[in-house]
Amino acid sequence: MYSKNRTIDEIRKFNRFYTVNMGFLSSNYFGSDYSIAETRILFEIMTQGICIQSDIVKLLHIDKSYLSRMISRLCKKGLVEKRKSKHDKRAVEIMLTETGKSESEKLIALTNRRIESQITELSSDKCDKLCAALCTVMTILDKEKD
Amino acid sequence: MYSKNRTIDEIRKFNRFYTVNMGFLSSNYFGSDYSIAETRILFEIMTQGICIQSDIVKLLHIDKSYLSRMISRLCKKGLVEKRKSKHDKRAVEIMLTETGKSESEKLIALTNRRIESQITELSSDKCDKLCAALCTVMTILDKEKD
DNA sequence: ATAAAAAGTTGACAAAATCCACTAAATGCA
DNA sequence: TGCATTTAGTGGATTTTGTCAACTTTTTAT
Repeated sequence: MYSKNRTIDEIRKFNRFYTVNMGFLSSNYFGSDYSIAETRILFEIMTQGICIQSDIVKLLHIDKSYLSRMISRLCKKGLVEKRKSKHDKRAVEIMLTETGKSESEKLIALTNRRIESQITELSSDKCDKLCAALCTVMTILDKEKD
Repeated sequence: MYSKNRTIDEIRKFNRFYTVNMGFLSSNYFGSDYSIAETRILFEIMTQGICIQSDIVKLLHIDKSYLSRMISRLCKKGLVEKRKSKHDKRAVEIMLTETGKSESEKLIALTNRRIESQITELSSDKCDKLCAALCTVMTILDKEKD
């Protein structure tokens, strides 16, 4: 089918463009003290509020042992707190500490500045078009919609 | 400025969506024997034909020593061939071997199937909209345009 | 002519990620 | 109710990935 193949090519082209453009290939998340994965984990915990590790595993599709270690590390750094779940004694509830919250905020601010520097010269018209396009992509590709 | 901040938020949201959706976070490029980086390198050499390492470094923004080792590895696997450049005696020309070409083709076919499985249920109308949106994003964000 | 820059290689590491086996608790089901 | 299966998490061992700096050789620029 023609449009399918064209779409696949377009997605591959986009992936190539986007991984380089956003710097996902060289993965030191630009100067910040946190890796992409750490950043994502912090962000997810922040938006979830209180959650358990397997929530994050499902959300981010990462290895559970990897996450376990990551969480321990974030605990040691004082950004995350663990406690036994009452409902499920296997599970460990995790949440951000106050330090964790403020660090996450800083981290977000940092990425914001980085992104801002990539779009400084865009007119507000182009910004609107970009937002609309990104939104379209997400809506069309989102699996968990219905 | 309002539209800038909204745009930044939208890009961040998109990044979160896209890294998970495309599986860039758990980086074993889905069953294939090659990592994302290797895949990208093979693809670039294929599209460049004959090139030198620093071309790839510039294209993908990766560390030159990392690439150097990567290339050596791909040579050992028989996918890439090196030879001294005539014009520039510092440089090493690199190109795909026949095996390298066919492996790259297979690799592309594999990613294509993976992507296809993500868009099977899309109508051709949605495909068109998706392509247009991706294209818009690239056009607006592309730095090396002018 | 000579200093600076560019291409690539190598060593030494550090960080990231995976695989596997294991414990303990919860769930399914017959 | 009892037993098998699944789920949540941990820790060991290892591999893969990526970084940094030092060094050689060649080219470029002034």
